[in-house]
Amino acid sequence: MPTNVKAFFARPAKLVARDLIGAVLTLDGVGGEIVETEAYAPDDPVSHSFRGKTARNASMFGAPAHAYVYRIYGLHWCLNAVAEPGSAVLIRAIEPKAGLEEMIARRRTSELKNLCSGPGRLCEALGVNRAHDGLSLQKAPFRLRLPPARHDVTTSGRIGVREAVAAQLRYCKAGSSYLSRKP
DNA sequence: CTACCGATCGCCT
DNA sequence: GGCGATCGGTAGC
Repeated sequence: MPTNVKAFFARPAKLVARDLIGAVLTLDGVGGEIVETEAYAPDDPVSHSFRGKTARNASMFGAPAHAYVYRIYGLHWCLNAVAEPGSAVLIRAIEPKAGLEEMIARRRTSELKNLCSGPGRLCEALGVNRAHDGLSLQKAPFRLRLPPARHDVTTSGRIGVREAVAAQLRYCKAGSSYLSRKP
């Protein structure tokens, strides 16, 4: 597992998705440990990058280790980490560690297990929106600490995609109680 | 141009 | 288990 951040992200999405489990991500000091991810590659029909570069998905074709943020269902935001060109890792769940009061206020719930247990929820808790699309995850207001070693991970089919359900492209921290759904 | 529906969530029954 | 909210990409006329 590369220790250099740029080398870490400039790899296929599935490798980055697996190795991001256990990383600590914060936005303005609010965040925690990544416990659930999904991989999206350019040759994947359900990936936003499948049909080439557009205004919306431009960040997906930009530099690795940057954010790709988009709106889903007209009301929620989703945060991705860009991997090799045209590839991204959807951050699906975080175990809250820092800035709990701020998260609770934004999410209007004090249930720790549900603060960041889903891509839309964690964006609301951390305050992620369109303004963060294209920003480096290594620079303020973001901060990212890669895991010191690879964690025990369980895989499953991705959530909310009808095609390619057999592909095991969802990665969860084994035994975590902060996931969006049990694997 | 219009129609459809998605990498979702929260509240309803 | 079902449904509405509400934006924007894509396909099809």
